[in-house]
Amino acid sequence: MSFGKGCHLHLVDGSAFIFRAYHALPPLTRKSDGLPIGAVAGFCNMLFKQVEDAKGDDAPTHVAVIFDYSGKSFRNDMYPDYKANRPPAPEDLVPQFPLTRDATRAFNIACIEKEGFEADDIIATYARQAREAGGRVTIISSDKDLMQLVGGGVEMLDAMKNKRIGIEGVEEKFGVGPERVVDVQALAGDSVDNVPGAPGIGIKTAALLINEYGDLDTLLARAEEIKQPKRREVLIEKADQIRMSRDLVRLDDDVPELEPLEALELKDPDAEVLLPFLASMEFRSLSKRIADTLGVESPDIPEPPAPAASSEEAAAPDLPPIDPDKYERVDTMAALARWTALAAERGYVAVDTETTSLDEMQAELVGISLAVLPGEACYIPVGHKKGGADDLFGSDELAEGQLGLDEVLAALKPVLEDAAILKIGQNMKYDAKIFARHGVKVAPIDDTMLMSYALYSGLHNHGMDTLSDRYLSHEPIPIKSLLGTGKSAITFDRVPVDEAVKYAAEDADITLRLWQSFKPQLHRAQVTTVYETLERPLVPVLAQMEMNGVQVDRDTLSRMSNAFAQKMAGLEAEIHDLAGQSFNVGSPAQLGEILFEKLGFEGGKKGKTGKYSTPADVLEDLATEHELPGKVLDWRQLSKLKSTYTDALQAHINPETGRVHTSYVQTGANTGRLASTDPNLQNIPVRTEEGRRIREAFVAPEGKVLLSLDYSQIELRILAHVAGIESMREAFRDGEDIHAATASEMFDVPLAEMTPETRRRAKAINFGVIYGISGFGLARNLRIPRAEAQAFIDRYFEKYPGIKEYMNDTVGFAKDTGFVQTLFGRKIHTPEINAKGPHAGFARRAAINAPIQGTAADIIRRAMIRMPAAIEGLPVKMLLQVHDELIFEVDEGAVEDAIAAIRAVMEGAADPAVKLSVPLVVDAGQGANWAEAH
DNA sequence: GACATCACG
DNA sequence: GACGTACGTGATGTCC
Repeated sequence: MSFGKGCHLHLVDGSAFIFRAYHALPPLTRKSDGLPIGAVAGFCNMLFKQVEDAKGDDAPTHVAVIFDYSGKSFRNDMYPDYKANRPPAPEDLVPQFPLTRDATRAFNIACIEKEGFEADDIIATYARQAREAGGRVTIISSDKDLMQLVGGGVEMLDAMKNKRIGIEGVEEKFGVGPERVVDVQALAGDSVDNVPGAPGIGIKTAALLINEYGDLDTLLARAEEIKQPKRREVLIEKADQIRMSRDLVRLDDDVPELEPLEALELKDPDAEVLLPFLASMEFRSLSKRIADTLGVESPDIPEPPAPAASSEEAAAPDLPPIDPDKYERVDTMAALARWTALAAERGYVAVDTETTSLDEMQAELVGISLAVLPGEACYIPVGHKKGGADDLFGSDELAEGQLGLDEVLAALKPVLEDAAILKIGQNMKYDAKIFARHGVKVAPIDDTMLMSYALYSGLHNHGMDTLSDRYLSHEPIPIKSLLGTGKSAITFDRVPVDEAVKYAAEDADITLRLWQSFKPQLHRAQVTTVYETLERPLVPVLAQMEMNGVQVDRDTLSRMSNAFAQKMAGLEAEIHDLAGQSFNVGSPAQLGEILFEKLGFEGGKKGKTGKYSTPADVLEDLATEHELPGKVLDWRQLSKLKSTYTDALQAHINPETGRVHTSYVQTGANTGRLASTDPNLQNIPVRTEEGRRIREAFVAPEGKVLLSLDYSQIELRILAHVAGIESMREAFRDGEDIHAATASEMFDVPLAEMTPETRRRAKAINFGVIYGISGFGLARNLRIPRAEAQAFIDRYFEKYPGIKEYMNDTVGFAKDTGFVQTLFGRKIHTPEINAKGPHAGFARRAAINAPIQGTAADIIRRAMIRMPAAIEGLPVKMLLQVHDELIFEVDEGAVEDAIAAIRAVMEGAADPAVKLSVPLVVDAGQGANWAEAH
């Protein structure tokens, strides 16, 4: 078939696929010989997905995968340094390059590369040819260099975000249309590809200039007219360099001797070619999936004799496909007995609950699913109501064909509580709390979400959808397809039982499969100890804390709300008066207009949406010149306190318990910290007097007291330990004021003569170091000139050379291995650490911070895990954790005993796994409310 | 749903 | 020499 009108050509940027696949997957190797094949596996998956996704109305008629030819291109003849900044490809990726070509051909897709040309040039050439022939083109890539090709039937598709990029998308990115993209790129340059461009000019400025003068040649010809002296000089002096840059970025759309378009026609893969290739790679599950799709028998891939393997793809046994139609609906006690017997026989069972709410404290149990083997799963409905989504009011009557909740729980309880049967769940804390409310204590447990967290923190989130997609290549039935969204959403008890069976049992099936995949991984990744000592045992502790809840006094909050509302109304009137007009004070956009246009203040910066930005520090500066900004700041503070705290907290008081029950997300922070949600009780105000009063509403019941115990300077102590800073360790051992001690050492001031200002600066630097300090950041924080801030930092590193060394070592380790570690072995992955551009700075600082923040998080986790045993027998309940602080409720008479017991656990929490060279010190407070206790 | 803002350690 | 810059979170309101 010749290429012409009505044809649709897909051009896949092969190199982008390879790199994405490489970074997305753990380093898999071929089981039989250890050949690295992770990128090939990911590449095949993506290619297959691409082919499958493209079926339908908009299907391509022609497809090609375009690769870069290794080696130099014609651009290096123009400019020898072109792409000279590129690091070499990772060692274990190099042997995979030719395999991805083989894979492409095995899929029966045209595989194109050409010596002396980059993939982009070939893509440009084909795009032009296809356009001229009257066809359409989709370029599967997000590379901005390709944006110059968009238009006239050519579009890009960002496969990652599944977003199409047309002319508008290009304008959004470059501020000009596709035909002027090269002009903008020529001016802005590109640090990744080492295109020089015009120094000092970025994309924004470049677009501005091009839009004003029409095109680059006109701009350069009329450069004399430009008002800004710097820009004018650069454009005149660097004109040749800019023209050369344009030649570098302009794609060559006339690559000679390419395969003709006709040769790219899409053909079905030949099973006789493709399957043997996949078999040779030992991709078992992918072979199976593809064989199923092609409707042929999947090849038998023999297991190699050696058991050593690190490829889950290869290691996965031949699993039955996930098929929701095969799950069993359990509606007789005999059937239920059969399932409990199966669980007992195997010694493990995956469990999942379906309920009416995400709030475990209020959710009603609707059904329970179990899985004992991959593909063998059931659902036990107990609380489904009659009448489906169409029934406006539904019915409170139970649907037919369900066992009673009580009899089901009675039958399951012996299994769920049996120490010899492992209960496997995805986010088991949720299900355990549901069961706990029905008097069932689920134990022992394993949790696939936590396994994923121990294995892959920093790489991706740990929700079931993500895990299923990544590790089982399967997209579970979306809950939205059952419940709908928004206002019309129904609760799970309104879902027809037959649909619920498929969804719920599939979740248990997936959980079981994930568990089988993760279990051996833990050991290989050497995170078994992390999982067993820092993750798994924390689940019951957090569940208990959440169920305990904290008493919050509604009247106190309500009174404060009213007072805030009154003050806000007064401020609002004053603000409108000062502005000379009425506007929404809560709208930064409207406020920006008033400040920077109507009132004419200087220094208004616009954000990415083109609106003025009005954060607190900007308003603080303006407050010296005008009354309005200060009033807005006051209004904002009150607005925050009212909406986020005094109002929202009241809504979170549980009607049954009269207390507020937060949820901790154990996998919420990459570093090992917890996150608190619904409501977040880890950000209750404390820094301002007015805010702190909110804490007065967190109270102890009659006859009890709130205790707060917090680690003093735990992160700095950890820094002193890991970086081996002897003088700082000594200061901690001697119980000195650490910031004053730092100041004394840095500025050669005796402790006795320390001024608050000097101490404040040292404190800012101490914190800055933990965050991966920069001169700019410190300067902004201390509001001092950048040079001065940099001088402080230099001085600090001079005094504490161990810190510089620690930073370099940590970043080096991250670059080599892709992760950093806490003292307790927790891994935090840093996939961006070898990236180029602004990402790199963030990744670098995060890598420096993660072991410190993470070690502190590990220590308090250890304390929390040991706490129940330590306070056993005392009238004490652990209620809350705020990163370095634990809050307890205790009988008045037992305060001293409780503090002693808790402090001992917290101060000794690192032992015996890690011997710290600095003491851990815990401060304690008590009172009738949290404000007093803190 | 993205963005800006601000609460905490 | 410029770039863009402290680390980790969650909740709220506005605006499209």
